[in-house]
Amino acid sequence: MDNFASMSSSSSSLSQNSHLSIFNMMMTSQPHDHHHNHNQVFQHHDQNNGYSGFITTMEENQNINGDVATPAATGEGGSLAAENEAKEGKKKVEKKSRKPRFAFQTRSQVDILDDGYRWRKYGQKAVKNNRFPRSYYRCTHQGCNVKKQVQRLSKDEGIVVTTYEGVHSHPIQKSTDNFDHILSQMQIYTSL
DNA sequence: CGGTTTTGACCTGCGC
DNA sequence: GCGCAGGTCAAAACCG
Repeated sequence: MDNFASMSSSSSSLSQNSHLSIFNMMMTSQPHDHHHNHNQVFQHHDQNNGYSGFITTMEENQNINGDVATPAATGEGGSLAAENEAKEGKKKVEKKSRKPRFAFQTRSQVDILDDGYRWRKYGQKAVKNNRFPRSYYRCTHQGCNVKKQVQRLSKDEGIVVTTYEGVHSHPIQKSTDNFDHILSQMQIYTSL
């Protein structure tokens, strides 16, 4: 079962990223699971030795997005927050669109998988039930609110789970090779 | 120097 | 109502 190691560890370099050659995708409709045990879902498909993955998609539930988006927006805006708060109060303002969220897991020694986008880390939190912290990243492209979080399973430290939230509205800056069109396909899935 | 990471505090939703 | 857990912010540190 260590066969996968050869392919996964290469992500250490920013220029290499195409090693996620294969991945399973499974769709689960779990809107906003605060189910702390979502890792159970992941282990569900360990049938392959090696690599990865699986994908979750979720439509925006007005509730979910509204609530989530509100605090985030206020936090970002700062001064804008006052406006928003004054106007919308605490209500769920249906923002422009849904925030599809999908995740996949990979076998990798490193947490950072280079997908061709530029990310800035904005937080790190320890997760209960997990000995490894979860890192929060945000796309640095202006106007791009795509976020992602990277988490490592305590059960298998070799598995890294990356969860994307939102879709990029700008091109990738790097070559990204085949991972590029893999991403594209994933976006298609989420838009359905 | 500018951008990014680090890290603790803060906020919010949820369960009890 | 309180406490917990997850998510975000922001100031300082860090690195090219």
